[in-house]
Amino acid sequence: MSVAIAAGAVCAQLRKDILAGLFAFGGRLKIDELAARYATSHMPIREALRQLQGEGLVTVEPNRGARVRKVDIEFIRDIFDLRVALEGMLARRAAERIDQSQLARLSAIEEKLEASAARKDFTAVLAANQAFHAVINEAAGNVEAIRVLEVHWNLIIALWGRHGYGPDRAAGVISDHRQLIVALRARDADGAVMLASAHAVKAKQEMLRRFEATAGSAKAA
Amino acid sequence: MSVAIAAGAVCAQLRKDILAGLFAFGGRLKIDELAARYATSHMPIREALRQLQGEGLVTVEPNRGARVRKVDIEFIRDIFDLRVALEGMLARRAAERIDQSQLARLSAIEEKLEASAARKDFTAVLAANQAFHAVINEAAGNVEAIRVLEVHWNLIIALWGRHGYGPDRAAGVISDHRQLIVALRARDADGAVMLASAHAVKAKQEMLRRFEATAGSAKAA
DNA sequence: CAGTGGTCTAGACCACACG
DNA sequence: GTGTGGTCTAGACCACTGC
Repeated sequence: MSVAIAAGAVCAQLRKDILAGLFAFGGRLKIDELAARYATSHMPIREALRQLQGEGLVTVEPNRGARVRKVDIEFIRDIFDLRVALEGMLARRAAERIDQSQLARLSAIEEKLEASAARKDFTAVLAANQAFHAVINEAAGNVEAIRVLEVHWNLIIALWGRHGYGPDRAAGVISDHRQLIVALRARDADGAVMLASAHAVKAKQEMLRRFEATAGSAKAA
Repeated sequence: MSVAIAAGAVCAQLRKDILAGLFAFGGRLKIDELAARYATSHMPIREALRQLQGEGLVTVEPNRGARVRKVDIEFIRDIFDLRVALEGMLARRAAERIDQSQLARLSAIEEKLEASAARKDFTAVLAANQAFHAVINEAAGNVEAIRVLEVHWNLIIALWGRHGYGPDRAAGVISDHRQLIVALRARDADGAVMLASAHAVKAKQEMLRRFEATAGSAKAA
């Protein structure tokens, strides 16, 4: 046996399943159903739901049950504004603290990202993109901000997956990244802030455009 | 009877008790103990702890139990940097959207704050300060950012309570607030960002100074 | 190889929605 | 009412710690 800590495992798996689109945004999360799916009893499920509620991925109404967070256009605007603010701040700290090894990793990841883009493997591009930002966050070293941002990053990746992440978007990302690396290497904090913020603003605009285009088909199921 | 939803009540009360200093930062949270204190059984306590974990106030190690989040100088720097970034962003959105009624409430709160400061009632000043920022957040209307900020605000207030919030700090707050109101009224978004950010940076510096001064007496118990 | 304390299961209880 | 489904209690089980 020894699955060890059912609640933690359920939480991780459920988070993954929600982001993978297995449960629709705004959709009901029934305890019995989840208990059957994850082969456990009620309480570990409840714990997982509570934790995800704390993270903001799930909403729970007393005596009414849990739902996956509803995603509408205001929510998207909100989390992207949040991302713009946080990534600017993280870029500043990264510029002040980044070391050679991190710069090297950043360049390596960027090369992989560009190769994947050339291959039109946009799932790989998304993954490399996340890795790129993870290195910057690591260099910034603000654990608390990263904790906050992580939840939203995962959501944003899920949204790109649902609404399409194509060549046009990838091209913009690549030039932004290259310039950001230059700024970080030069320890140009103000430049890094501007570049990172602009990068996030572009992502926001792009996402809003796509979400509006796909509007109506908000159900994922 | 009918306490209705033990888990939710426990969560709220425990949060309050932690922030009130009833449990030391970094201190152990034993389930049996909490169950006795809040007159309930294990599971509602566990749920509350999970939710607070999601919010970042509590850390849980599998099979090792829960602790109140450790507060050290890096953590303080981190959450204040986060606050600087978020309040700047919120101030921009507030400048773009604030209405007359909100501006009026802002001025009213500020008058109360100044009166309390004159009376040297610094608990009231802290409360009014929170109300002031609450109106700005409401005007900004970024629910997600506010959700994130709220947890940290509560922590920050708790820290001011522990490390002293005195006349010198209050004086700076007052002039900052007045200028911020002017910028918001004029819909000067860039100005509001600068003022709000600088305001938060000052708070950060002040808090770091006090925390370092009180260092060593990190235990609250 | 106990003791402490965290984790899970099973099942009863109860709130709310519907016919 | 009846049914669905959320919530809680009691107690067994099990992982780690220290004698």
